[in-house]
Amino acid sequence: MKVLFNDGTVGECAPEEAVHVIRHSAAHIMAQAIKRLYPGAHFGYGPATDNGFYYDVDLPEGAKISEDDFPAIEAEMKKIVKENLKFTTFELPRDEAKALMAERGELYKAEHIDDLDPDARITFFSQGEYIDMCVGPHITYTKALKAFKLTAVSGAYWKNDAHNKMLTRINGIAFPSKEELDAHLALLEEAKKRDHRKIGQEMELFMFADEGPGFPFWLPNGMRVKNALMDYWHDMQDAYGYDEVQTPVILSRTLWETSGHWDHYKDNMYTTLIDDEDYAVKPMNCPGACLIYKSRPRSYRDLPLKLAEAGLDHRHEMRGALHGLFRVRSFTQDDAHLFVRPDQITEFVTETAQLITTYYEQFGFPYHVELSTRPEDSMGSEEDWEVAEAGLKEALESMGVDYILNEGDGAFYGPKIDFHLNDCLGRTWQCGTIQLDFQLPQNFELEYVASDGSKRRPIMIHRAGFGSFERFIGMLTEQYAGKFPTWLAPLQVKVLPVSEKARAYAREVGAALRKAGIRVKVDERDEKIGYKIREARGIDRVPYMLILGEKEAEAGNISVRDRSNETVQKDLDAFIEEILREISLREG
RNA sequence: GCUGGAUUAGCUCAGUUGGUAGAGCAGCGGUCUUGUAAACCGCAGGCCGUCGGUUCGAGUCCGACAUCCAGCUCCA
Repeated sequence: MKVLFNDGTVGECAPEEAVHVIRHSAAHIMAQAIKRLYPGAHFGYGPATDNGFYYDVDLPEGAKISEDDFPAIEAEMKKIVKENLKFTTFELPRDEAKALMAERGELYKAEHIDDLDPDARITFFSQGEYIDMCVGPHITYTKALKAFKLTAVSGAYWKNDAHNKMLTRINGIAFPSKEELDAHLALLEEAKKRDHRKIGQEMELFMFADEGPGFPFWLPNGMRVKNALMDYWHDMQDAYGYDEVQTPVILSRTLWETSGHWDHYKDNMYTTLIDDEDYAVKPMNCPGACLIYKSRPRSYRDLPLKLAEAGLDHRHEMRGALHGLFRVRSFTQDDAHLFVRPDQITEFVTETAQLITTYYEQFGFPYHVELSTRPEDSMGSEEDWEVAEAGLKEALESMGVDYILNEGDGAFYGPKIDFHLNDCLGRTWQCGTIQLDFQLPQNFELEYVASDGSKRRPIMIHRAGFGSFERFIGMLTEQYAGKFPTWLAPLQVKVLPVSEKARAYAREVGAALRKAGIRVKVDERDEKIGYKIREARGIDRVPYMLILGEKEAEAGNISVRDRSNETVQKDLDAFIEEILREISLREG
């Protein structure tokens, strides 16, 4: 495809780049259409995104755009495409560029010029009457925009800063062809079926009530999944040599003052009075772990001390941020705190990162990693930070893990590695985290006796792999579309008698499975076998159905139908042995 | 918290210009005794999210609040 670069030349670009150019140009054409329909509108940023584009618009006083207005905007965009306007480009010196934008009322664009590199060329693209400050490249004629659709309207702060004015963000999708657009829409529809909130309701995994927004209720089926995951977690903590602890959910104000949370995190903490003293429900488990560390003298020989805790935390998240199981106000972190000597940082960050990536491999999650380094306003010595950052980097590099470097984005108390997973619609959620902490050991005056008898300060490594059981089970639900591997499935086998005549035999088989420790249910209803299968497949999403009729009862065997919908005759004992092996190996 | 939208039966949704609510599935009761993705008949089920306002009259119009959805901000 031919594209127009900002030096005025026209050239070919690679197909994968072309899609991006089309999407970015769609943003310009949408802005032009909006400007025609709402002459007082002005614009913020309008980039291409993964599947489309958006533009942030400052609408004239009193005007608003809702989804009802999309048809009119799309129609105007189509008109612009039909007009087949030519894209042109020009460059202006900084002052003139600013003057041009100011003159056109584009104050956000003018402001943006101040943020640009002083040596940067300021270039513009225009099609018809519309002019936009932009580095391009763009399509050469508006007719190259063949398939697009506006999808959503929302608010977004100028420069993503909550102190700034909120603009109206209009999102669209765009593809090189109508077929690709339709395919994408179909894919989206499919993806929505995996949504853990929908599946969670269908499978009765969890629920929410108006009486407790953001506080999940685990229903019997969800509890089964949670317990199975918890068993896996316990096994992994044992395998990695952690000691498991549990710290209290409510602790006194003095503790949170020592940790610094009372001053810095108070808006997110639930507080209560006990005997007229202030207490807080823990939003994190670290201060409790510090008290355990401090409960007796520690030697350098004791380190690392690795304390794991399935810690029940409560945080007053803003209600607009709540999102199914992904963002709740009450959750159980798969937390751990490692108290280490400075010379142990690399070794145990590596071990921790290995543990976390083992989880993701177990479930087949793609993930990406971010490393955040020292921010401007931080505590701890230059030397500590260097050692800590080097330790994190070394750990990632020794494992061959690719990562995004977020310079200056670490916590004030230490650098961190975050692991992010994608949900069914491609939104990313932080699950795993490894954070080094200089602050809490200092605040709590943690010490160990070194080999020379001197008192030294340990470094604390906070880590979580699932992030929280809630978030992770949400992820697992979407990953498997509810079809959990047998070891995690709330219901592992459903026994379906073909008719009343096979009921006794079905009960017998069900009892044998239950005795073997398998999660089983016998569907004794007077329904046709097709009906029972439909429900077992579509709602229960059960790994194995045993279809038992008079044939099986007479032969003393079973018909097993698995998720591939193949049915085979088996001996019950052989099946029990197979499924128990599958469960114990945690396959799938 | 912010911007926009939604809220009708357990679930998924209809409900015309304002005239006191409907369907399918699920549930319950019957009939059928069932062989691999929905048998048939009947019954019951609603403070139309909550509160207030406009109106002779509100599921419908207006306002506040609550919850949910998309996004922003923030975060596991």
